[in-house]
Amino acid sequence: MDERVLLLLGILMHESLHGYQINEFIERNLSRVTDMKKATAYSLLERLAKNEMITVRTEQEGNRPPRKVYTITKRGVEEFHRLLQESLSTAESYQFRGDIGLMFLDHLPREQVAELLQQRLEQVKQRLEILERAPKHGFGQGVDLAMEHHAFMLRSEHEWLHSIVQRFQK
Amino acid sequence: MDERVLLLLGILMHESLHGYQINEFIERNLSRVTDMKKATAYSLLERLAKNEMITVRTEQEGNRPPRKVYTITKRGVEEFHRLLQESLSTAESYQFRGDIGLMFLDHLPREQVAELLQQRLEQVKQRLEILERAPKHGFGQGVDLAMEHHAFMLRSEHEWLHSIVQRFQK
DNA sequence: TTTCAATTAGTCACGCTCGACTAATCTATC
DNA sequence: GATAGATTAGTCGAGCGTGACTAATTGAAA
Repeated sequence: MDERVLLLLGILMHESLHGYQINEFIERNLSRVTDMKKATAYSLLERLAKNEMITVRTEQEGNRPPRKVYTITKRGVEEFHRLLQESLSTAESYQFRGDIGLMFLDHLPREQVAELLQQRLEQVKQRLEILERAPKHGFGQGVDLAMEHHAFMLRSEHEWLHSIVQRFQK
Repeated sequence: MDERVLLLLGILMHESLHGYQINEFIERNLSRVTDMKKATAYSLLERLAKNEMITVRTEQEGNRPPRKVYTITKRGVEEFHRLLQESLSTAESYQFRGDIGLMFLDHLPREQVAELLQQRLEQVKQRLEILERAPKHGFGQGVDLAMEHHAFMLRSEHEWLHSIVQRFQK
């Protein structure tokens, strides 16, 4: 949850936004990096406001329904820096998708394992292709680096799956 | 949450156990693979019982407080197989620890980024050393494979962090 | 000009998760 | 035989996360 707060504060470091914009940005650009949903973002924003990490100003444009514009405060900036340093420096609790399934593969015949993992391999390959074709965001060095990391890890996953599928095929 | 259910059913595929044993097993042996807490396991077991995936028998030994022994049912075995196949075959929503932090590293001076990532690198290295020294569990091929995967991915993370630290140091 | 879909901007109830707590027994030490 | 600490076996309240829902406006077609 700390990472989610870091994300929200990080977005607001750049500029003040209303809730809808924040969520749109996340959905459109950051689906690789987080799966936080709209309702979650709104409730975190509410909590951040209560803790005075951000301020809320209600704004109305024309006849549209009123929107809440969020702006990061001094305390918020401090918290952002704290969370950022924590995030960069700690390697707590690495867990990898699918390890639980792997643990139990003895319950399935070898060929089926090979087939299922092959399916997974295919999906990873597709994601990689999309990633490598995608243009740089241009949001800054950090965002590019995060994408690089993502791609690097996906490539590792691909390599591993490939070797395991081989092993189980014959 | 599906993976947590898979884990519980998978454990019960091997033998009937009471809640405490299940939790002890998870804490002692599976901390690398899941961070599910005791209370969560108990509540999932309750739900599984309600859905007739498992049966509960209350047992009393001597004067000790009564315990609930959980046994997987036919429906539970079917569900286990369904979840297992799903887990092995899908690559939905890969996300990697720390990517959110990386996105915002432009807010910090280069040397500090290098220093923070160096700390993370050190922790990854330690985990790897522990992992590589650890004896095989002997719970079967699947468990070993899951550990192999975990180590493989950690090694990739190590490699990546190393290259990035280099890049940011000079 | 009605009408249908898309966009904008959220809210709410419900289920999941877990830290903190309870309460009994056993084991060891004094 | 008293007390302290570890082990056994859970339960509970509160907070987090989200799918489903609401409700207004705008745009475009018919």
